[in-house]
Amino acid sequence: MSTFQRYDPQSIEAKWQRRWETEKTYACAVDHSKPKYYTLEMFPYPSGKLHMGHVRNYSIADVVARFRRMQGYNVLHPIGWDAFGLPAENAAIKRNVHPAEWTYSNIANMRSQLKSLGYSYDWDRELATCHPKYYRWEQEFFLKCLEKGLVYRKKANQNWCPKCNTVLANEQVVDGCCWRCDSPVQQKELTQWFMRITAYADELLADLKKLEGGWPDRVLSMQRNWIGRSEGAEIVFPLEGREENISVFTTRPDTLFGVVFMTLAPEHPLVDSLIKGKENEAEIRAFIERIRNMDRIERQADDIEKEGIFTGAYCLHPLTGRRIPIWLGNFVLAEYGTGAVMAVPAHDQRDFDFSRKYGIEFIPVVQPEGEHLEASGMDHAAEGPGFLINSGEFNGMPSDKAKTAIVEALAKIGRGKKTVNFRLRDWNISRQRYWGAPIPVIYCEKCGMVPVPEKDLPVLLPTDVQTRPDGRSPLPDTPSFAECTCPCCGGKARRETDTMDTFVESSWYFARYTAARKEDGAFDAEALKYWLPVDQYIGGVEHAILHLLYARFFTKILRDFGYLPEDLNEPFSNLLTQGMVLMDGSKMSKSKGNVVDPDAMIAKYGADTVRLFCLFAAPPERDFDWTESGIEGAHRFLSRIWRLYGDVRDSLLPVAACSSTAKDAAISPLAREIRLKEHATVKKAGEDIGDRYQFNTAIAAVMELVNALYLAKDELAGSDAGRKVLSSAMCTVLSMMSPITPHICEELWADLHKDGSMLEQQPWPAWNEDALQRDMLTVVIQINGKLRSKIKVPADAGRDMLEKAALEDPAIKRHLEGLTVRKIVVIPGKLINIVAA
RNA sequence: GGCCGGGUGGCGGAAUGGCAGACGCGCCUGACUCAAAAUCAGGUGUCCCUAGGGCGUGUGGGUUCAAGUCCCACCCCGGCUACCA
Repeated sequence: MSTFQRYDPQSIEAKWQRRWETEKTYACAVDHSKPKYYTLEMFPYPSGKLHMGHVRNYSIADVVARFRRMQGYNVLHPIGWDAFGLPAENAAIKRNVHPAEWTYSNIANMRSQLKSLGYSYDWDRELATCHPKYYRWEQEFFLKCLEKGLVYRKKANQNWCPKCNTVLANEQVVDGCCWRCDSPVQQKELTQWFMRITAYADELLADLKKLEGGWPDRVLSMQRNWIGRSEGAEIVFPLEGREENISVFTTRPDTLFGVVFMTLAPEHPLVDSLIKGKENEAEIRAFIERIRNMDRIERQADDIEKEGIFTGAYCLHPLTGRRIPIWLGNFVLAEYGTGAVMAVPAHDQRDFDFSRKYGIEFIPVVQPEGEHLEASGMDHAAEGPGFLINSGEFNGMPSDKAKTAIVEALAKIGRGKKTVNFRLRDWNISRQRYWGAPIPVIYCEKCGMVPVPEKDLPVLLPTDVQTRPDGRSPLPDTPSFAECTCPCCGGKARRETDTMDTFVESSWYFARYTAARKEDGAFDAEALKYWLPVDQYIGGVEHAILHLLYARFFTKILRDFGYLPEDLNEPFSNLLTQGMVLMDGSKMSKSKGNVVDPDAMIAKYGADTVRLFCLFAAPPERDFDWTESGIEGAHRFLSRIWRLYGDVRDSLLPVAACSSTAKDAAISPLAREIRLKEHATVKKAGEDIGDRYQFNTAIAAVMELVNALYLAKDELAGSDAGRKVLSSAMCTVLSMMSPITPHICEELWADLHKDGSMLEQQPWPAWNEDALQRDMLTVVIQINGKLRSKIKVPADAGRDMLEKAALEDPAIKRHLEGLTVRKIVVIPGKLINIVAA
């Protein structure tokens, strides 16, 4: 009976964490003699404490980091804090502390939580985006963008959240409501700073192709939808009796001859002059007023009734000169395309419905093959392809060809051209809040808007200000900040008091990690070239559009400015979007009271158990339910490894993993079986962790090996040859588990290998082909694809021998009675299928 | 409406065209124990129930010697986007 101590995670975990910290075990540096691997998790918002979602995210990333190190890669695995932003500011206001104080104390707390989970970060690269040494570079990028015209100021209707007292980017409006607080978003006319992300729309879309295979299809599709490219034409309709024109965007230029009216958004800039002096002007203005007053959600609802009103004005068909009445419609959006739509009721369901309602005559112009369309007989629009009719010289042309031909004809007379339209809008980065990076510009009474000279960076966010209970920014009323002198003329001037959207900080942090302490520049060229791109990025799918689109955009602009390597087009080669940790089928939240606190779980079971359960419960992409019995199961498995080790400790030799190979002296059948399982498990676990990111099946495979060792341990411990096999298998178990549960593995390894060698310096075990060979194999016999029997045959049995053995099998004979064998399919080493009738 | 993902035991989930349900949870049986817990060993899709067999991966077809897996049509669930012109 062994006297080995019992498994006490708390003491061994603290011991190893201390050692990793004092020895800086996971610090890394550029090393051209090794291949690099950059693994990164989406950095946390310092909200107070970690939740299980963080733990799952970072546990996945840590397995990747530790596994790649064992494979011989030079691994960069950094961590930092997405530290600016509204939630921290609001939380601080509520507690009546300064946002900086709140943020830094949260960071301190969460940092120690991360350390208690044993994650293998290079802590020397830790960064916080609210630190001036970080946002200084962001201000420099902003100035560069200003110089290149990639950032501009515009007065326009903006998404305004009345509760948060700030504007929101389009990406931050969800179903018409604020993504943070769910208040309905209002439209407010403001002058704001925008980043010209639309200038990169084409590249952002095209480069998604490069990410196929590395990124989940779901995320690629979400980005494609968001960018929303549609090909078509811009067509110009001259106004009757006036100099101006109305432009429309259409994807169906082939239906041009079927245009019977024009529909404008009520907000269209020409509307005012079109209706002026018309007999029912008052009625039209009332209509416009009514539509304008509907809020965004109401107006974009599915079931809203299509409504319109005739303006009394006409435009002219660009090819035929026919008079086309101009209507206003509540369904036309001012922000999309040109805010004007050419209406073709015969081939667009929306226009069809509209024309029915208002009794507008129409004509079909695209006839589907084999049909004969008449306007009078149509009960819905014919939106499919066909051949042109009622279209002058284009009659008979197939519709796809006609698209090009008609646009060409229009182009010749300057009334149309092929164009591409995007749904993507420029990114509003101004925030009317305090806790963010200041926008480095100054407004001078004489010189106008003046960029802050680079030598004056950073523009420091003042920390000696008092936040306000309503959340409004104190910056405009802080003279020491807002009042300044003009860098050009030295006269009186005011600073910009808007701050930048926090998504700007998170758009480039991955690059800063490569030389996080550099003070004379944002990046270090050599480090960038060596480390980027990120090989594996891991985070929640909720960032599929916002953060991941912005970070891709920033990579492209910083590349074009020369900050990032010119061949770096995409920041993240591979993306893993981990699922949520649920409780009783729904998301953990304080209001529902179904939150599991990581600290409590670590205290109860240890960090290794928490990590193990997060990885074993489900494949990483899928959501899973946190269950007490599940985490107990994970803990039971670690205890089982510990007990197995204790049981055989006195028989173990301090060997390397996979040290027992087929070349060893003759060993018992059981020992051979164990050795085979050991090597097969290394092969499977390596593929599951390294190629497929299926940690759950890798763990399951190790469990099988441990189960087999339990059954075999006593017999193996009884002979020298058996002890070698047992020792090798035990060490292999520790090696394979060490990326997942590093503390317990390191502890047992150290107990066995008294030479001071550390498991994390050991390579990932190498399986051996010879050890996988068997003498006898079990082959499945099917009749007509149904399993009927199994036979044991020599591994090198040939086709003829297998066929013969199969036909002689008693069970097979019985099933074949009265049947004629037609064909026998033999897959050597696996299966025999007898086709009989 | 468009695009994307997914439907497998009581539950979480395995299965790279080749034994469906690995591994874990739960449950059942046995060992140990005065007893319980812990642990160890074994069992656990379903129906007929004896060997053994029938049926089983949302539905209906197809390809194949062989389909959870590939193809076609459909149903249901989830996500993104949407009067997008």
